[in-house]
Amino acid sequence: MRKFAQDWGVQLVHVEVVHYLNRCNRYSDTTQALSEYLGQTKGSISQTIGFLEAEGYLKRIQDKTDKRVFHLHLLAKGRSLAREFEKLFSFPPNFFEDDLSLERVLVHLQKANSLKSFDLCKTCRFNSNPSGSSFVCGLTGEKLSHEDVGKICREHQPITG
Amino acid sequence: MRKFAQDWGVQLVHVEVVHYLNRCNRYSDTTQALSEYLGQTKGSISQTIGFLEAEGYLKRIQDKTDKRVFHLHLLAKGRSLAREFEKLFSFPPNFFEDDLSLERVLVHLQKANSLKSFDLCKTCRFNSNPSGSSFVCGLTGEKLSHEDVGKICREHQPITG
DNA sequence: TCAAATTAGTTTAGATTCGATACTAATGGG
DNA sequence: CCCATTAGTATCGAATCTAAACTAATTTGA
Repeated sequence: MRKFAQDWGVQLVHVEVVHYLNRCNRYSDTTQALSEYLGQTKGSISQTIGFLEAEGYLKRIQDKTDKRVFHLHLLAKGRSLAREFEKLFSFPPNFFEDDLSLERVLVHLQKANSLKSFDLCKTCRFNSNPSGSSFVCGLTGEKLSHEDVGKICREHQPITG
Repeated sequence: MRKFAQDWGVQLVHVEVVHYLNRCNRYSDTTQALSEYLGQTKGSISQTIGFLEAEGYLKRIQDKTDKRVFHLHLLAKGRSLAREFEKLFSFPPNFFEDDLSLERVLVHLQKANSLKSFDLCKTCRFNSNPSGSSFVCGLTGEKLSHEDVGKICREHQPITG
């Protein structure tokens, strides 16, 4: 992955940021969420975002209702990097199932994230499917598309709790 | 992995260095080898090593025959970090076999490493087993123990080539 | 309702990493 | 012995990173 970052003329952390933004939902595409996801301070992430914006990988878009929040939107260059990265470093959906080592990793990450799981929306206990055809988030009350529930959410909590 | 590094109060690169040193052989535990493995300049690695030495993770040991070379020897603190890391992030030996995605990753890494494979000694074309009981490296002419051939070597070249 | 607490994000300073380059020292080849 | 190569360090400038102080917007709660 370091070599991949080097090919693009960026640091490893930049690749991780872009890769994350390409997979997270609209509640999770902010500086604060990235700070929690990567375990780095907000200030550090803020500067990293500044670099990525200056290099044309993404742009900041102010939230319409909460003016403190800026959503980080990938531009073509950013999506291109993410696509290349995922082509090389992604695994098939069921690749990791039924393995004890992965279990250990996940348990540790869960602890390291202070019990934040940063997992897919569709596996979250707040996600309900009342009408049978559309999803709703129990936290925000918003309706969610099929594409929405396939993304990473910072508010994720496992169903079994 | 970033969270793990944070728990130890170090950067990700330090974890990678210690993890590598815990798995490489005596031809590969040097600043130069690390520079090639991580794809960073020698100067950068030199400073990183300086930090790890000051923090008590490792010590430099001058080579007896080639006085330019300094072997990087993990101390108790370094071995402890490596052990914890491997407990969390290692997979069973056969976990990755027979998968096309991994094939793509390896091919890319091979290219990114300028065709240096940094693989296990026992899978190297220079490794021979003339007596049937002990291994010999065709490059250095040295006898190798069973433990030796299970380590990473910077001079590694695949058997089929 | 309104002051206090919380949250999102930026800025700053100091330590560290990083790349590029120049440098010292040791080795090896002709 | 000269010269090229190799291992490693030193230095500079740019960038990352943490910690802390800061602004601004939102939420809390008495």
